[in-house]
Amino acid sequence: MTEQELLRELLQAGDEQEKMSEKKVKILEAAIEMFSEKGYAATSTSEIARKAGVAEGTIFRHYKTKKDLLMAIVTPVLTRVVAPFLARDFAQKVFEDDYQSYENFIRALIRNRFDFVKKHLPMIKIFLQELAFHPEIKEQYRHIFVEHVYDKFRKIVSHFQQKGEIIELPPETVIRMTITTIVGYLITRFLVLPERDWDDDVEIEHTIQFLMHGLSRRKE
Amino acid sequence: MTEQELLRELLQAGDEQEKMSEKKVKILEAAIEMFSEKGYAATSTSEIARKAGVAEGTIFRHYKTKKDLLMAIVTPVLTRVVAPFLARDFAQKVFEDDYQSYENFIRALIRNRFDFVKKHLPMIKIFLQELAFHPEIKEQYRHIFVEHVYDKFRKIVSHFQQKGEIIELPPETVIRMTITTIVGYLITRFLVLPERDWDDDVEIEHTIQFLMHGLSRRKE
Amino acid sequence: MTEQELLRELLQAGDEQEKMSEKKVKILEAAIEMFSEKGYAATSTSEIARKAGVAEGTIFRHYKTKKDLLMAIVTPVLTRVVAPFLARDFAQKVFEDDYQSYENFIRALIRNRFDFVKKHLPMIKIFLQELAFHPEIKEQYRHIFVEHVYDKFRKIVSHFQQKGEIIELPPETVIRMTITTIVGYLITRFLVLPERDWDDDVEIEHTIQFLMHGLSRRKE
Amino acid sequence: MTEQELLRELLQAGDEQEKMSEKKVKILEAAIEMFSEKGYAATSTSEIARKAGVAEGTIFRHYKTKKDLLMAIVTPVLTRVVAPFLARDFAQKVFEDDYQSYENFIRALIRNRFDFVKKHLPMIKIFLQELAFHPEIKEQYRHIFVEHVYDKFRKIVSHFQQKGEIIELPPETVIRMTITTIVGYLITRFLVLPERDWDDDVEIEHTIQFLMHGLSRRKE
DNA sequence: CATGAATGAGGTTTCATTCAT
DNA sequence: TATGAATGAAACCTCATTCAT
Repeated sequence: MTEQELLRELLQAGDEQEKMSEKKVKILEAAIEMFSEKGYAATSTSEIARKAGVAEGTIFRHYKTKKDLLMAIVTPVLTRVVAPFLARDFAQKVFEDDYQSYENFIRALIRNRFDFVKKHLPMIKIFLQELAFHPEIKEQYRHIFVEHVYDKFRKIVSHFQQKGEIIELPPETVIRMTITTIVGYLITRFLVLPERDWDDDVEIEHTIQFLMHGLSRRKE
Repeated sequence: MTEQELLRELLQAGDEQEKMSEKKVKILEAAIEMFSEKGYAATSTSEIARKAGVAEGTIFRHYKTKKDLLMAIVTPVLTRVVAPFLARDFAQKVFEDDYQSYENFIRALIRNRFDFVKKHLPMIKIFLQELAFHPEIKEQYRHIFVEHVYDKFRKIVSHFQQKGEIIELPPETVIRMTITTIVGYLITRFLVLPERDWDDDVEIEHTIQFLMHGLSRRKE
Repeated sequence: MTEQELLRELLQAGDEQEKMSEKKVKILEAAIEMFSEKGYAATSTSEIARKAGVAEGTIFRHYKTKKDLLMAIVTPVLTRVVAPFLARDFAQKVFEDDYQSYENFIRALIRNRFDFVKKHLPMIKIFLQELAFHPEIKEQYRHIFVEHVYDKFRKIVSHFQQKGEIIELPPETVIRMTITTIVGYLITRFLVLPERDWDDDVEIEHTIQFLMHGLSRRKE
Repeated sequence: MTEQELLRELLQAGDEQEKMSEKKVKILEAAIEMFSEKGYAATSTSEIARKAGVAEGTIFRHYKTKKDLLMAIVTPVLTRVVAPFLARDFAQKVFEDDYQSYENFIRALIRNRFDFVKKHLPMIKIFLQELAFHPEIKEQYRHIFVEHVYDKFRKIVSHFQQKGEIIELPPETVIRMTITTIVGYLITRFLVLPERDWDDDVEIEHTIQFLMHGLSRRKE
């Protein structure tokens, strides 16, 4: 499947964990859990140590500062959030008609991001929270977004605008609506009302229909 | 204007400030600024005192604990975020055809919420951040939403579904898409890319068109 | 007495303590005692707090950092060590024949410094120890010495060289021998062998004789 | 030369290094550099390990504790500082007229100690600093001084007093003045103003002249 | 012998809160 | 009501030392 290929083409980050010592992994897991539950600033290193089952000093052998520990969590998320766009031949595939329509492209994208959020929810929560308070994270993210995502996304939108499939609004507006709709769904699904009984296939399909109708070229 | 009437019918919160002593207001202002910049947990009471120009102890004369100070900021937001729906005769007006269409209703809503966010951005940032970490806030909000917003909103949606204006999806899905689209716009506008040069009238209109096309009843 | 006038013309530093709160004085006293006994780096702030009878946090209300506490001790010493030379009319007096000879000048100096060291030994120990490790202290001291002491001292030496009382060596060599002899005596007296039974009047007189013979113009 | 013979007759300490493993030497060198720069208490063993290029644990294979490492540096200095006096036949030589005068004896002594300080300055700095804080070091030193130096020195002084070369002050006063003058010169030369452009031969000769005049028998 | 991960006691500093003034 | 000195618990972090490899 194309979506799976996208994921495979992700970045490093995966193998890191394999090289990590057991304690380091425990620390990371504990930190992710605590940070996502109580927030970075409200979580103490002693709490993390306790939950990880290590001495407090051990944390600082692996991460020079508490902030470093945060960054070790957040930096991979930084890229993985926009991972599909980082694949080298990503845009190319779109243009080569791998997904004959914007709808199919969106479908692939939403399914892929759904799986990602489902799998990495705590890390993503931390990322979203701390984005607001750490200018370096924001800056790194902005850099990745502008450099690797926005351009490709704009070309894809233009492509389907030229094919007459979607409306001739400014690409950034189309991008905003697309992202907003997808992210809005995922946040509602996983953060706002996670306990509700969701029929994800149906809901995703409705979301795609909503988005596509919203963006389809108006017929006179 | 209807929208203004809505606002007037808001809750307390407004007059509170008039009864407040000058120092109390200063403290509140300082706390809002600091909490929204650095986050609740990362802001110290001594910082707030310094910024407010009062002694450290004075904060605790007015607010028993730091948490109380947070709640004093967040609680009004809680209701004001969904304020339009709290007006007693709100739904009634909709049904009495004050806004002949879902589109007009949405237009009034988005304009109203736009002004609100613009005016109270820092408080809203605090609210969104801390919602994640304080179950009481979440619970209060859920309560207000379920009690006062969801029901009315569902009735409004049903109303326009019966009038044939909007698509026959489950009302909660329609609500989600509506809210998601509006909130997505406001967040992009005020939090993600506030520094961009926005033509708000145009952008709002595009957003409404997107939403209405996305939700319009499909014609065979 | 001239020596007493010198002392009176000292700098500020004296009245500071009067304005200090009781706790601040206690902290300073405790810190001086501990630093001089165990050294700055080997003394913990918790030890100081215990000895001062205050909470550890109280130290940091009065001194932002442990280093600040050190500087609060060392900075006054910095000037007081060379205090006699800081009197505005000090050199003038020497030239106006207040002390008819280099010998009398030295006698006044050594007596004055003797009293000073006796009174402030712990602070002086701290000063001497930490001078070696804190470039800022060294730099401040060098500044004071070059600016206020060396020049005056050189003029005094030249004065008595011209009067034929002391030998025509380079002034800096004469200064070195004078200081070395005085400081060597004081260090032996108060640091190396403080417990010995000293007849200070006799020892001072011997030291002066030694110095004066060592520096007297050689007769052919 | 007699002075060289003295040195040869020193104690152990010299050959130690030959038996030492390469790593042990590196550790010692690193420790000497760091201790003399930042002080014993302010230097961490991990810093030493880094500078020595060994693992943290390796230090503790060679020295049971950090204190042991300090003692390994300081103990040799302890004896070497007063080394000339430790030669078995040292005093004997003086009396047998190897140095026809106190002046020549002092000249040999000051030259010898000059070379020693020049060569081992960092170790000597450490010794001087830590002397103040470690009673065992002070006690050991006092023991060596009283046992091996003071007695010999006193006899030498008496010898030249009887020969009429130097003044009839209490020997301990003469010793103090001699040591003070020599040490005062060396400290000024190597610690206080090391960066100045010294003409050591001239300065040493002036120092000797100063000392000899200061101590010479007064002529009526 | 050498390593370096792990420890836990203890270091400096911050913080929310109290209370005498 | 307002102050700000005082508190002591707890924050982050460092350190000397140990021990399995």
